[in-house]
Amino acid sequence: MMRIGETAAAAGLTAKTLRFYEDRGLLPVADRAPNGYRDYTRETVDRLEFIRRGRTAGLTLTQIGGILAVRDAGQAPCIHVRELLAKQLSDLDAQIAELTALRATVAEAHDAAAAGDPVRCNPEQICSYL
Amino acid sequence: MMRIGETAAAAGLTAKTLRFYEDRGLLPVADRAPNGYRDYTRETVDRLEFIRRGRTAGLTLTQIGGILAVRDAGQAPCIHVRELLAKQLSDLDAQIAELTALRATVAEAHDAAAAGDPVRCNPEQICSYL
DNA sequence: CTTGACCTTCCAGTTTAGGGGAAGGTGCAC
DNA sequence: GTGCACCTTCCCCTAAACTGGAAGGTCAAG
Repeated sequence: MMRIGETAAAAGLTAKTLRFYEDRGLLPVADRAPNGYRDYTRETVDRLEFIRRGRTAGLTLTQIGGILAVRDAGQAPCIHVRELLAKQLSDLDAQIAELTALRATVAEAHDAAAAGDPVRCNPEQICSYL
Repeated sequence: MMRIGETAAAAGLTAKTLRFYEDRGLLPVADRAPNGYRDYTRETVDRLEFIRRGRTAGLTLTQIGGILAVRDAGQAPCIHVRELLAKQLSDLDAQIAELTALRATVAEAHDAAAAGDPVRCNPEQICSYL
């Protein structure tokens, strides 16, 4: 009842993306209209919106696919979702910590460069600020 | 006087990486020994260490290549380095801000899931926590 | 004379989430 | 009958920084 472009637009995606998701197993293989066009329902839009929320939370398509597989197997995936969110939280904390440490390193180098002793700009070496 | 493996080891890299850097223009095309082996000097190790410091600061190979090109043209690249470091700082701040915002979103979803009203684990829907 | 550790080149693949575009079918309006 | 928007499959491309592996050359030791 819904063609691919309409469905994609309803979920804020492109037709290309829907075919890609089908390919990756995030969407079940679509039914076809007599003319060969993929045929979707409202449920697909819900599913796409779920995928989009997952992406917004920084989950990978593989992780989202895992959630959907649990749900497609007939189980409530909430426990699984909770675990994924917990892992995502700790991953984010680790990433933030890493970037913060990197920022401190870079800030130190930058401060040295900004305090710029021109003598240190020595053609004999590459750059003493780095 | 130094073969590729030795040079790579001295800089904490692999021979593959040195060939790759040569290919990308970060290392000048190497001299060759009579048998066709690449031949490096101490200077190469210094250059590789400079590249490594740049990577440690989160600079891309392209940015580092830019610094080296300035220096190879006979100029002191310190001003250029200072600019790159400033840009890197603001990029890092933006990234950290983005990840921090994402963390807040995920934490919210996770808290809702942890406070877990089991009724919300409804087979009719995908998962109300996401 | 062969083993083994080096070295050479070149080609291909890794990861993520799609995008670009060709060649061709469908279906409605003018 | 033709223009137009839409759909189909197919294959290649992107960024980043390498890594793996195949096929073959070099050289010192045993």
